[in-house]
Amino acid sequence: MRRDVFQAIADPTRRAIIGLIALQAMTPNALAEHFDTTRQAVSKHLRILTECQLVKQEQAGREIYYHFNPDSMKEVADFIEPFRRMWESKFRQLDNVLSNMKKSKK
Amino acid sequence: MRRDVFQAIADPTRRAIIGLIALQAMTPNALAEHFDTTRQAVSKHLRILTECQLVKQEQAGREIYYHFNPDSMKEVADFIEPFRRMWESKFRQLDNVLSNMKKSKK
DNA sequence: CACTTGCGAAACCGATTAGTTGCACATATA
DNA sequence: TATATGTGCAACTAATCGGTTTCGCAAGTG
Repeated sequence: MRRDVFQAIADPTRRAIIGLIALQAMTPNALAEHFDTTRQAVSKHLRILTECQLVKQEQAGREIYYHFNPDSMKEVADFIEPFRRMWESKFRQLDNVLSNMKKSKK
Repeated sequence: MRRDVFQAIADPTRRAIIGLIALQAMTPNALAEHFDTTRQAVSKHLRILTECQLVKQEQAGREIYYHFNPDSMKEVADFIEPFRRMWESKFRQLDNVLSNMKKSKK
């Protein structure tokens, strides 16, 4: 199933999972200890993260290590990029000047 | 009401609205023409975007112009930033080397 | 072999979501 | 003033979400 990355990172628990896994690959059980939920709930989050390829599995016996895969995060970065310069202060100030000019023209 | 930015940008229609508004401030009616939904549906999206301050209103008579406010987008940028270098190829290659070293050690 | 451990899948549940229709209200306009 | 226009809000609905409990199964372990 194809899943939207933006929807995947909308959930705070999933963002926390990403934060943990990015540091070190972990099993579902190890992950679940960091949250106040069942292992099955974490497993469902991991499935969603896997579906949009933010995470990949590495089987090791009966354990499954989940690795973070940053590639899919590019999509989010690409979305934000056009807005980046807008919040950098020097440009913001220019924006304000233009905005005020437009208002006084009305 | 306080609203999560990540949840706000999870919806593709809202991302499209942001894309349009970022180019030029628009009224709900003008926005609705770009989508296959009712004006009221767009209005609800605008309310959610306003609640997390991704958008601000400018009253002009009976019309309301919605402006894009990039500041809240910083939160998303901050979340992504730690992962940025991970997908830049030179670092990826180093990661792969380390990953293979770890595997052969097992 | 019996037993434990690690995991995903299925079924269920309350809450939330994105959409609709219908309405009320303020602002322009004839 | 009567009418048209631009808007937000409320009520409703089908679908989805995030969680739980229960189960089945494969992989280790005594």
